[in-house]
Amino acid sequence: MARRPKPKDGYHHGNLRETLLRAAMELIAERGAHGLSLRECARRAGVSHAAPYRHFADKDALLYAIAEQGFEKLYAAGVASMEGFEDPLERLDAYGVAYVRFALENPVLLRVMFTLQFDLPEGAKDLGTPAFDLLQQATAEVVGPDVDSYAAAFAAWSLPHGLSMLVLDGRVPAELVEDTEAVEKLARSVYSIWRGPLGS
Amino acid sequence: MARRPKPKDGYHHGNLRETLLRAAMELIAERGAHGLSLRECARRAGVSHAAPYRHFADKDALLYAIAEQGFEKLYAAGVASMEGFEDPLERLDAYGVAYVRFALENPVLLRVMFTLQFDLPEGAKDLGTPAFDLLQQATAEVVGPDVDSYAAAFAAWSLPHGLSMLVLDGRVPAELVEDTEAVEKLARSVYSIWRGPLGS
DNA sequence: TGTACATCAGTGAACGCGCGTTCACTGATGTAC
DNA sequence: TGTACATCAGTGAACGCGCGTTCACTGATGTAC
Repeated sequence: MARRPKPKDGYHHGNLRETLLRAAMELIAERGAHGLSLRECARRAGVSHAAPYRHFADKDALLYAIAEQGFEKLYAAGVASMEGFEDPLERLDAYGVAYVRFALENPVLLRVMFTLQFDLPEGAKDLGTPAFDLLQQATAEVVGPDVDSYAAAFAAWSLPHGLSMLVLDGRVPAELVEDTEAVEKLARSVYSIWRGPLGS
Repeated sequence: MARRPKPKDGYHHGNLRETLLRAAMELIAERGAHGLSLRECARRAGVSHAAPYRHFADKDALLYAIAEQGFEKLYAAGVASMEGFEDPLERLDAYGVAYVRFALENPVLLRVMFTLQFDLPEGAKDLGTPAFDLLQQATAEVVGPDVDSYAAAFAAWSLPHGLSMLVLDGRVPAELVEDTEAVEKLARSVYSIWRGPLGS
């Protein structure tokens, strides 16, 4: 079978941009956020160290591109998580559980999206807006029109975000987080504790 | 008035260790966690770049010392915050509000304590234990003996930790966080939303 | 189909830089007698 | 009080390193005729 190069494979390398993004995420996963270097990305992509500059203006531009992917994926995960639920409370909790699962499955994305500070390319808008709007809307349907949904959204955001960060930073015992199932269970239990004994 | 050097001022520099720690925190505050370098710390302390090695085995040892200070301060803030409250719920919320205030006032400490990953010196124990125990105890008094206080403590931790991280990462609008008073108000509102409309 | 040209992804050398860490040293401070 | 010695905080040169970025280039691919 002759290999017919796909159109996307285009020029010399074929999809170097995507390869570099993946290499960058790998690198961050291995060495932490500090460990990222364009030269090492290029090395892993099997390309000279100057090649990345054909695809990214500089290091920060690469980070921005990762964050962009991350927020898109998070938004999609949020939308998907709520599908099929009618009850506002169930929808909100489903979003929260999906958020924590997303964090476990995409630790590098979360790091780049939130923790890492880098210069935005000019004219860049806030990447997190769609996901936040989705959360705010879901929150509004729970708290009703008498509560400021903006403030309530930050409250609703804090819980899954905090749990996610604790998981990412290794503050939650490994056995509670060993796989997707375990972390979902943990997240559900956190929600039910806040809906019960802690929410009084 | 003759300056009588305090005993602590000891040798040549006088308290170089503390000076280096403060310089390191300054540096991280200015340049982010990446920006820390022992050489720059030494420069700021007005000392040769090899001098820090008289006080810290390596860079990670300096970070560990910062984290140590951070967890001690957080524990102290937690204890202080609950003083004078009898009601378990009030005590727990006071801890949470103090946690968020601590984050606003000591962003660098929180970063080093949680986000930054570095090699621990040999024989190091988990620095966060006392603060977690305090939280777990406060949580247990709220949820009672029928709920696993360990799981409940993670739930109780997630909320203030998440809000803190969102604040630190610039995800909360600046006007909600412009000073200690504002962030305390925000934290209280987050708690009351979870105790009310969100906690259903 | 064939040729001339334009485009532009990837190359490799070079720049200047700051870093962590080691080492033999110096000189101020502390201590034993 | 004075002297000899030990300690050890801070020095300055040196090591080897990887980094981000620039630049003139090359050569494969795409396109106009």
